[in-house]
Amino acid sequence: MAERSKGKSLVEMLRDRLHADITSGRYAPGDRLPSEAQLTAEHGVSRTVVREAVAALRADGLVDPQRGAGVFVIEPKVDPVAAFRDVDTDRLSTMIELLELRTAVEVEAAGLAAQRRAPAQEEKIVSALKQIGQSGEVSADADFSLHLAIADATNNPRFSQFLQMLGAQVIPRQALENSNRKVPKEYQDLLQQEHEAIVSAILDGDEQRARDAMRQHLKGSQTRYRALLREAR
Amino acid sequence: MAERSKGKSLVEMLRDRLHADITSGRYAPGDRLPSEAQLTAEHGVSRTVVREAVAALRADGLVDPQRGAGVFVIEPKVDPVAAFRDVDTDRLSTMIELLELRTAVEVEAAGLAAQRRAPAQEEKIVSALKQIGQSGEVSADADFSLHLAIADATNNPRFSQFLQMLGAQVIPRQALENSNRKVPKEYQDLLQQEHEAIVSAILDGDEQRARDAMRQHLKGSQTRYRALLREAR
DNA sequence: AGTCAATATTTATATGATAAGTTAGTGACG
DNA sequence: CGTCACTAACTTATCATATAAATATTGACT
Repeated sequence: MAERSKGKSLVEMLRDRLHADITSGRYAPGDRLPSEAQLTAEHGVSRTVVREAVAALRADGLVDPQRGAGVFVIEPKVDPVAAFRDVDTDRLSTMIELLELRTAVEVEAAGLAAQRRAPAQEEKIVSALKQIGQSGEVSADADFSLHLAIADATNNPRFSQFLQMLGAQVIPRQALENSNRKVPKEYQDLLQQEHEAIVSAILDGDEQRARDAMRQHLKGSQTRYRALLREAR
Repeated sequence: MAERSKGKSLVEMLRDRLHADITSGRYAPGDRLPSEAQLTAEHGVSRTVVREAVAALRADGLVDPQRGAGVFVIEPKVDPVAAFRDVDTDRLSTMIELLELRTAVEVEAAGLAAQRRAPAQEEKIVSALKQIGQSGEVSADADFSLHLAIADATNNPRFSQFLQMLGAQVIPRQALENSNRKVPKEYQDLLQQEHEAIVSAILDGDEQRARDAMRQHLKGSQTRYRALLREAR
């Protein structure tokens, strides 16, 4: 077997290789994987390593070992949900795509929140807005809390679920971004003005203004990301 | 170890036990699992079995073995993505919630499609529209294909991904609904008119009209679901 | 008390052996 | 020639033992 690269164990390396071989189609669904003996010979590792790698693939639901017969590649069941689990957040283009999808949902959320908000939800929105202002710097956490509070005020739990789903992917990167580069003061003020415009429209119950304000806010974020994209080139 | 129950292998049994011990809190996050030697003694299995069970847990992201130190239970990370995997599509209220979320995304998709569509994508949209008309009855499949073609025309793959994610949940129910109850002819015509309005706006590149048409179309679906909700009460 | 080296513990990997299940071929028998 | 039973080869499952490598612990020494 090729030399052990970085910290990866032999099991991990073999697992990754087989995983790649399966997803790449070298081993198609229904196919039988080479036997343990063949795999040990082919990759130059012990059966222990082969067996643990296969055990991992099995846990992932990619293969189905059958005693006496062999290890068979499972028919991959389509799971579009999983597509959102492993997005490559290191690619700015991905981030922009997700931000665009977020825009769709959040613009609608702002509109619905303006129509349906309950007093307690108004309070949470206002409190989240204040929190952002207080901390001096616009922290990604506080920002996300405001967006989440607005999604909550739609009284449709799917909106906040969706936001949390994407947020789990997006936030880490944002946090990193914000810690690495100093955000100019004027940006912070602009962001806060945008936030206030959104909240004010929602509190007024002005659906259209809430949508517009949210759209403008997220379009601004998109612009900033695109600037990063140019810069990184 | 207790007798092998049904078809389960020893590895599976141990894996399930440890999984239960972790989720039940017997082994809390940060804790170290008993060593391989202890586990072999405690469960009466060989090291092979112990190691493969741990390998499976590791693949599941539940534990993190550290050479020389031990196997540690991982801090469970929340996974909001999973929330969309198991939605109760039997509840009409859930369906309406999802439809509302879908509205957010699809309205935006229609708008973006009007702006960005490529000729090949136009063709696919038109072909999908024709397909619906041909089949006499409005099949859920053909309907979904049209919506997917529009999402594709945004040139942002996340939109179609999202739709497929929800569609996998929503479609089965719709198909059932449509097969069980005869949809009146006038409904079918109305639906097709709505479809044509959306497509025509997209082909014209009229962003605003595309958004409005899509919103009206989905609002109609919502209304129909709400009628079902009242009826079922 | 603090440092450092010897020692013990633990996971990672390799190797050999046995059990048990599956598959394919082989040959006897009709 | 066709069919069926049996066997041989192959494959995964499990056990056992050994060595390497990384970490934790202990104890001596300053």
